[in-house]
Amino acid sequence: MDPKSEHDAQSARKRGSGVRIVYELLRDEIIDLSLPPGSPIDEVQLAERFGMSRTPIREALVRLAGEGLVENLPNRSTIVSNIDFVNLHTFFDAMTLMYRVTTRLAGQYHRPEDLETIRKHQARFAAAVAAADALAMIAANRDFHAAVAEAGRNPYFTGLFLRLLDEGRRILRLYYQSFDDRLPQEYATEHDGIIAAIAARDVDLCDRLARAHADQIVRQIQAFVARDQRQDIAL
Amino acid sequence: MDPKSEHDAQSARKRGSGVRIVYELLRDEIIDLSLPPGSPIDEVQLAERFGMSRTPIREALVRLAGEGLVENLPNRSTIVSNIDFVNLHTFFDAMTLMYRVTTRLAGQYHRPEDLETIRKHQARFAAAVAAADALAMIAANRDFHAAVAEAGRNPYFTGLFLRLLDEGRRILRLYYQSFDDRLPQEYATEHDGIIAAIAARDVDLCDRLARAHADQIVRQIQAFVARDQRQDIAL
DNA sequence: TGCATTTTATTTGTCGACACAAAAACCGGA
DNA sequence: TCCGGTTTTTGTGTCGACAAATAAAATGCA
Repeated sequence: MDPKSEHDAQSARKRGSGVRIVYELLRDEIIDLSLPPGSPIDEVQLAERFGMSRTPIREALVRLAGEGLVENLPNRSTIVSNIDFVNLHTFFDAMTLMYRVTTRLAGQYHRPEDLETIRKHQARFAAAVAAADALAMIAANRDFHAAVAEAGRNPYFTGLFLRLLDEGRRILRLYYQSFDDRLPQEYATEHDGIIAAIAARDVDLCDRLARAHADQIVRQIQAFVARDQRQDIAL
Repeated sequence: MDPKSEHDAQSARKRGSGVRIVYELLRDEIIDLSLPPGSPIDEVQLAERFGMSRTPIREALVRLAGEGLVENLPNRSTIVSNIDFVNLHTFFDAMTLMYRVTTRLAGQYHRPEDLETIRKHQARFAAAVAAADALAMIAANRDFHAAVAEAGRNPYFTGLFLRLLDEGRRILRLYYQSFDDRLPQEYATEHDGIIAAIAARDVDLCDRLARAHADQIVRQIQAFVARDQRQDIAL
């Protein structure tokens, strides 16, 4: 894409929308690793790229820092947060608990229209699996679970879970890059089971399925990390 | 205090420290209700009060908005977030779970030095209870549980828990204002039990005690809310 | 050449000013 | 008095510029 197009597209823009645009774009680029962990973020460069002053850029960066996607070195450039492989188990713990809690609450508090939304995302997910499109699958998986969490109607849990899901996307992204996009079919059928459990309002079943789903994902990532470390040693 | 003193104190100040000062002060004022929910926050007024430009003020406000302590009405002044009494149960759910999880993890992962810190905060808490100082008690209670969470060493849980504890301080503050600072002695002994369970690394006991502690607090706040609503109806 | 020190360059943190949007005040007619 | 539209006021969103701090380059000395 012409680097100037973004500039021109922004030249006539509603007051207050600039921050959101920059925030969302940086966020996406961090999550899909087009901005790799540790890479520095230059404010003036971004300002030129978007055709705006540094002020809204800085505000977007402050927001991203608040979510932990970006780290601010005082008087020095802010950098994309690193993935902490050493303390990955804390991530797994939090992820597993949030999977369980949000699914349980969805079983308790969901309304009919929630199921529609959830099923829509599951359809997108199944399509991505069928097409062997790892990236679309990762994104749809995130949206599926985000929709489940929304149906649970607890903003505190949803907030943390969304953060974890996004952080998980960065890790999964890494995972599927190095494993040549081998896609585990189990995910799709597991999702169907979760939907059925939510629809039946069977809270205990929701909990068990969510836990199994989380364990499945955690095991796969752990296998990846272990393999990756072995390769490091081999070098 | 002389309104000019803050200005003067800041007039020679290290680059980059301004945001932190404003952030922490606003945060404290929001939590202890000296800035009541719904009250507007004027940027120029704050800028004059602190003797700095609006830029660092705005950055502090963006951070506070990220933590949900403040709400940003586009093109209109940002206001202190309201306490949502209707969905208070979602807060209780999250609070209870975080009490349990962080205490469990503290039982699992704490180191000897963690216990020292925890006991120090508990001493402060006991002193506040003895002195019938509700405000000091609320603050020490928060620090006690924050220290327990730190000992659990899961930043995701700790992050959410700290947010909940601060939000809880706002609610508790309201509670003790209207109940003439009647202090439940149970809290102090409950804390001692939790410390013992952590030190013994008895995870199940940690869970049970944390749950009981959370239930205790939730019941008290619920009683307060119920009573408050009855008064509203009476009017 | 190798190291310590000074100088330059780069990038952030802060400022004051202006443009814009929404709310509040105003006003004239019924 | 009340109501619709107009003007003023208030306070945010954005900008360009400058100052401070750090890193990189250059310089001097042994």
